[in-house]
Amino acid sequence: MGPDPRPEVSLGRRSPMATTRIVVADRNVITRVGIRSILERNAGIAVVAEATTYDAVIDAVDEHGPDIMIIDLDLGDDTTRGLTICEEIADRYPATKILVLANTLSELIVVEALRRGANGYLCKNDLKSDELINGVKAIQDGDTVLGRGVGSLVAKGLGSTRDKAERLTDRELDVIRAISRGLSNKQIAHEMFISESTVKFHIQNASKKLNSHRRAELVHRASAAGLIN
Amino acid sequence: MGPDPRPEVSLGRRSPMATTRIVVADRNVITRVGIRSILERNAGIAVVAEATTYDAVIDAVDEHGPDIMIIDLDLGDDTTRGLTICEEIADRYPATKILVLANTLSELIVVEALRRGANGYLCKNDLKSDELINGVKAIQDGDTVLGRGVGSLVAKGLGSTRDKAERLTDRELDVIRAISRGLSNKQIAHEMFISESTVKFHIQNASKKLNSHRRAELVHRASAAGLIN
DNA sequence: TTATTCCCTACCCAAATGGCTAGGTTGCCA
DNA sequence: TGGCAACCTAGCCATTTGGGTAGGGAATAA
Repeated sequence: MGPDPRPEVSLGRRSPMATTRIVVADRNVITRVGIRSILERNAGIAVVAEATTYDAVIDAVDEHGPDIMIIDLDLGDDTTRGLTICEEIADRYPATKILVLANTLSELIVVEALRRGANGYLCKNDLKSDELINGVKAIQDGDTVLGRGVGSLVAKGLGSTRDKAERLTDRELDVIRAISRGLSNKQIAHEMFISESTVKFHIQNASKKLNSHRRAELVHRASAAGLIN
Repeated sequence: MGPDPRPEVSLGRRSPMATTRIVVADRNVITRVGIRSILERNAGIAVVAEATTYDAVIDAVDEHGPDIMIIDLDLGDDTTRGLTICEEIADRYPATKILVLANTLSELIVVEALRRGANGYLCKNDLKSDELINGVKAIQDGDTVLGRGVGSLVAKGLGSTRDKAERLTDRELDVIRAISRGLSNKQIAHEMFISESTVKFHIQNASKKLNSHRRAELVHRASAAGLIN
């Protein structure tokens, strides 16, 4: 993994050498082709690899050491895996910028992604072509890019003294997923080999974190946040 | 416009007149560009218009009278609107085939879409380029196309004597949405100006339709089916 | 007309939930 | 060593819920 010696080029006017090399990770072909088409209409941007799985992203970045990785965090059934990938890439390849391209706008995911090294967060919905292109350019220039709606969401999240968007623990997620399947606390306790009290304990904690007072609301918020399949 | 004297060329086996004209409706640019790119790699297929809103679809079909309309039912906050559009197009333009390209696989939506005149239902996730192309060709040839997983889902739905996937009524949806916000039956009753009994009545009915036994599960299923925002 | 669908209401009772206090054990990091 | 986070458990009690039964009315389609 040789960190290829990149020449000092001025980014104002792009010389042919200044090609921004991009890896696109999305499980959806249509989206991958779409991103590629939009970006490559632009001289100076090249999509050098596509990935559809969590493992493939790592491989692709290992192989190409791109300038930017564009990733949809939801590459499998475990969204949190996408977050750890951000962390890993940001850690091992500081030169590779990360642009998260999400389907849904979730405060939880946004702040987590940024905290773990993402340089931008755009929402596919309502995204315009030039917003994508400009976003890529801005990130390449070292900016942090937050799409429409995302910025205010983060500001709101950061503004509140108490950080509501704490992350849920594994057990809490397990319990929420069980609830979403319609199980009662007793059933969940049995299934997870813990007492009913513990189930209630996890629910209470998760509820505080997601600011809900009813399990149905809890499920809905977790679902909207993309935390459960 | 002079009728440009096109020489008789043989493009594979397709004559130039056999171009399949397509309207693509999706709120997401990336997806629209992706679909266009994939399809237009193929001689004989042309995307003649794109639409991003429910109204724009109608206009586009009115204007172009395409062979196929490819549509993501979720073009706004009201998914059911997408279904009525299928109905309207199928009714007014019987020659225009409808291919639904959905994000999520929902039994409810699938059967409704087919019932209202859709000729195909593909799921963006896991869809391969050639599946899209072949699907378009098959539909053009008059076939009905159901993507992987979709077919068995429909078969299952049709196989069961009692049609579980009944559609929810407006009130039922209202109640479910309220539940997802964490309201109690009493609060919902107050908000909707009905009695608590009625709230429970709607919940019971919706639960039977969606085959749930707990309101949390109800919310999750409705959410997964794309019935609530 | 009759049937159907949607909407509304009431009553019952067992079970589940929410909200709380008050502990315990690990294991990890400073 | 102490603090902290995640995990586990117990008990209490008011409220909510699920799941029935048993009716109404209105509008619409057959």
